[in-house]
Amino acid sequence: MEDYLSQLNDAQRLPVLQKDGPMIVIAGAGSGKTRVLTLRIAYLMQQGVDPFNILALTFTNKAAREMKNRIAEIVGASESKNLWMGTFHSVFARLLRMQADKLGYPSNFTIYDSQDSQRLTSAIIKEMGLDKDVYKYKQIFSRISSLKNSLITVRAYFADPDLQEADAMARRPRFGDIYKEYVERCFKAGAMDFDDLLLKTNELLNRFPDVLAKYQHRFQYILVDEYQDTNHSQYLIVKALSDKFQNICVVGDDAQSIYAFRGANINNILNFQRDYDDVKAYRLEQNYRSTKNIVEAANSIIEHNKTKLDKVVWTANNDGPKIIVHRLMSDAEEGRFVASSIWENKMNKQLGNDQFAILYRTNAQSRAMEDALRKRDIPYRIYGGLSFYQRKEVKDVLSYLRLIVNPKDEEAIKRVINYPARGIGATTIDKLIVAAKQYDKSLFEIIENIDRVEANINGGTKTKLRNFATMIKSFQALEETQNVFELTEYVIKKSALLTELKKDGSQEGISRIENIEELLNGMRDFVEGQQEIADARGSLAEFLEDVALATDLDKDTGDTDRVSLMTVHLSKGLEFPYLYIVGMEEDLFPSGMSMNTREELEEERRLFYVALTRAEHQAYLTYTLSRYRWGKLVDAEPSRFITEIDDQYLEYTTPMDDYKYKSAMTDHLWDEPDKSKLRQTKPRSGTPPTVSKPSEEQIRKLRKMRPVSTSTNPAPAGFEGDLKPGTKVSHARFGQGTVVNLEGIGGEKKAEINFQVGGLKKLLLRFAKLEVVD
DNA sequence: CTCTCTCTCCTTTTT
DNA sequence: GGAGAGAGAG
Repeated sequence: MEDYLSQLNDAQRLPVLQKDGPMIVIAGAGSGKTRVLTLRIAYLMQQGVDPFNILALTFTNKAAREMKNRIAEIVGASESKNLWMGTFHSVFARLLRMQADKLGYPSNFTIYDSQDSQRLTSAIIKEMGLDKDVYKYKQIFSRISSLKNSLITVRAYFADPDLQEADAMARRPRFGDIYKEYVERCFKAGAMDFDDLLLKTNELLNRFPDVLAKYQHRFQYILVDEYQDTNHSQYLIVKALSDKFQNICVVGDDAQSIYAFRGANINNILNFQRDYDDVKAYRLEQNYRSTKNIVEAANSIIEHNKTKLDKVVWTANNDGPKIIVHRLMSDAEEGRFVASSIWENKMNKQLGNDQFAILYRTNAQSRAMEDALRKRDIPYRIYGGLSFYQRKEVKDVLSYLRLIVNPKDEEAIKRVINYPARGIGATTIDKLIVAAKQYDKSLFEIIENIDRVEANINGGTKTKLRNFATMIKSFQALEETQNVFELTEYVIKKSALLTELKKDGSQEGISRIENIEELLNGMRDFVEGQQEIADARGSLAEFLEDVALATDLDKDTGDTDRVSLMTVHLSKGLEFPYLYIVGMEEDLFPSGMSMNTREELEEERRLFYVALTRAEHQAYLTYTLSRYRWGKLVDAEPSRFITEIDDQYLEYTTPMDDYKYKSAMTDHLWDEPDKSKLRQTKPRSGTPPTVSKPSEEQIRKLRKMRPVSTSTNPAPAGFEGDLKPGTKVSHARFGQGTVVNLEGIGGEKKAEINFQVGGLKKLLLRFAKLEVVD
């Protein structure tokens, strides 16, 4: 332990060694925050604190796991395994399961993910006969979610005329009724959504003083990581639990608060010192991660924000290379630039793929990057986006499993009752929902008792319903003896799910089956992993809980030598030697939807700060003059954030101030499509097109340009030249096929293509990225 | 009830 | 450019 402490600098050592009392650690990016947290926990244990009495809340499960491993290295695994460490959601889900009966929930309650929640909201709006264009389910659910995060229950909502007035003004007077119905339906389904995990924990601690006392006593030392991202609900939980001993240590960085959109309240960290008596405040300001250029560039960005704590991040590291700013014509070209730059860096400096990351503001931007990396045979891994467990086919399988654990789960039942088709259609389901409401029972209970309830369902359908219930019950019986893997294999066969998927021979169909195989593999790993833990059963319920609260970042795959692709949000806490931040454009980063208020814009700026501070050695910023959004080519201009960085830290490898020419360029592309050839498989290198004569200043900058060759052949705008019936082409998704027919002119030109797998399809040429097969 | 075609929305970020 | 829901025909 002494060894470990000696590795800390003075600023880091103080918070580690302060055993008791409330404390806040303001930790700048890359300042060794995780190290402080880890060593603090280890130190507490060494001072005789029972790990059983320590609660550590982190932002991701992965962070928790890593911290736990590092603590195990210091104090030994047998000591560290009793630590309560995890995300708010997973820790309190666990706590709620133990106390569920107090709140009237079954301990095997389902956790609804946001998709489940939104589907339920949508169904309720429809059942209530409301106009779906006025009551948009996403907006409605998002309002429900933020009410819950502010601890405004249905009752509190109806007690507050102002809230109702606000909804009436927004022409949604029935919002309260939807909220009420939503909450009741979740309860009846034995389900909690993400927000409930926090809301119900608060309810539990408020309503049952003995429970509160128990956990206050248990969690004598509480540590919270990323405190700047906690919402009101989380804040209150922490406050309640720490109230007795006040041994609370929160760590965070106001400059990295990026989750206000989901209810995080930056005031939690700004006002921490008012909430407890005698708060000790510490600052970690020395950055060990990045070069001087990067640290100071990041500082110059955050200077533009008004709302912030005083803090100066500095580093003793080398200056390092300047941040490269590069302009490209289109998103496809941006991808090719990034891919070839990575490739060159790899070659010149003998680096592994894992030294690189590409960050973007929105998931939709990943496609152009993927295409380019694939063409260069650079292995990559995408984090986030539509998570694996949210894919349709995976969720269908999981829904069967959820029904085994909790047959009341309404969203699961609606998903699978007629998939694969077994003659139970929408009309029947509607009748069941009406009956469920009438008898105040769950859907499954109605189905089980279909002969005894009045539901106006005919005999044939009743038989189908009985068969469905019997099938689910037979799965339940099997759960007693089989492990998750065996059970799931059985379920997908018996439910005819696998047969259904095998009917679809298209590429998508095949990849769906592959995904299910991957799910099964994951289950096998889970079962094997559980066998090592003595008291764990490898039960289905545990698996589902893991899945419900897992993020993509948590999934470890064996092959790590890959370029990482992710949104800026997901990158928080990570670091990469070479970093590409793409799509640095107005309306994209900052997002066009976050430019209305100063608060929103400041959050975007913090987001950019987070992005840039991920870089250890070299950062690249790219922007384009036009990109595809919603399938349409739109003009773009460079992000204000680029110009907010002090110029001395930047190196422009393309001229910066001539983007006004973009419209001329793109118009030109549309008027005179390049008829010469289809895009070749391998991008060719060439000189970047010069848009205007560069100024002296620009020439100076261009001279300093690093040898980054870009493949900048303008993307072909049309294909009419070479395509004719009989031409063999290849499509990224549909594979190979033969052109059968052509129709339309100009941008509206379509080709009818007979694909070997998937058959005849009509594609708009300006979208379909076709390649001619020789 | 099922299948297929059309329409809409999507693209801000996620536990 | 695509997914998913909804409408309409069989």
